[in-house]
Amino acid sequence: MYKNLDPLLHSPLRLAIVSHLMTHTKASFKELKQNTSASAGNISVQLKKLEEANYLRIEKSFLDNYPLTQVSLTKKGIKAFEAYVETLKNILFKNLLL
Amino acid sequence: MYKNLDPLLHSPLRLAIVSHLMTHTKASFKELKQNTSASAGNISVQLKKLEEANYLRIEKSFLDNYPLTQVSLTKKGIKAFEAYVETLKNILFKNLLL
DNA sequence: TTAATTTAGTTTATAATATAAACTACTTTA
DNA sequence: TAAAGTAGTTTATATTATAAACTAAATTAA
Repeated sequence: MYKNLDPLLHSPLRLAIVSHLMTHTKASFKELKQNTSASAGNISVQLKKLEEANYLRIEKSFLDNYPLTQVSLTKKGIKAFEAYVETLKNILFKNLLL
Repeated sequence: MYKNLDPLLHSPLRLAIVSHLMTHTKASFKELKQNTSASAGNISVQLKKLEEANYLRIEKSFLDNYPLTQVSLTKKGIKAFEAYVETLKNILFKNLLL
């Protein structure tokens, strides 16, 4: 059902971020910026939302004097992503054989 | 790229409607209401948006004295759906083998 | 026969959202 | 020491998704 599409994941940028994290266990802010081509502001906001929902954790440190923000999915985030994909497939391909 | 996700299709209800129409060439308002479990108001609004974009056509008639609204995808709508699914797969499964 | 209910929608109001622009803070280079 | 670059955060805005309220006609029940 379309209402089961987790709104936290059903946002283009958040979906791109979480998808990336599914295969890149720990990614830096910079890496996400390069991978998604989104603006830093947008990424910052979306990371915060995902963190508030406990879909990911954010670790802040320094590398070569510069701030380094690293991000990784929590178990909750991984489960949410998997459920999202299942729901999506049900909507898209309910009857359609792909 | 996440920005390629056609916003007209990247709405839960509109996606459900268009997906349904991919396999049910011509569907009535009632059928869409039953299939999606969405409110009539919401469906009405989303159909109008999809029609304005020429993703579908709306035919109004009467059946057994009651208004009958029938809906079907245009070629443009079909192409848009197919492109949407491709973009989505790129985002979700870029590296992931499903 | 008229009042209540049902069918089939449309219009309107609102709260949430996605996004970019503007900003902060610090570092490096010229 | 001024300008430019790095790595972000905060704020403002325009869009949107949705449900609630409404319209209009048909059917059923009293």
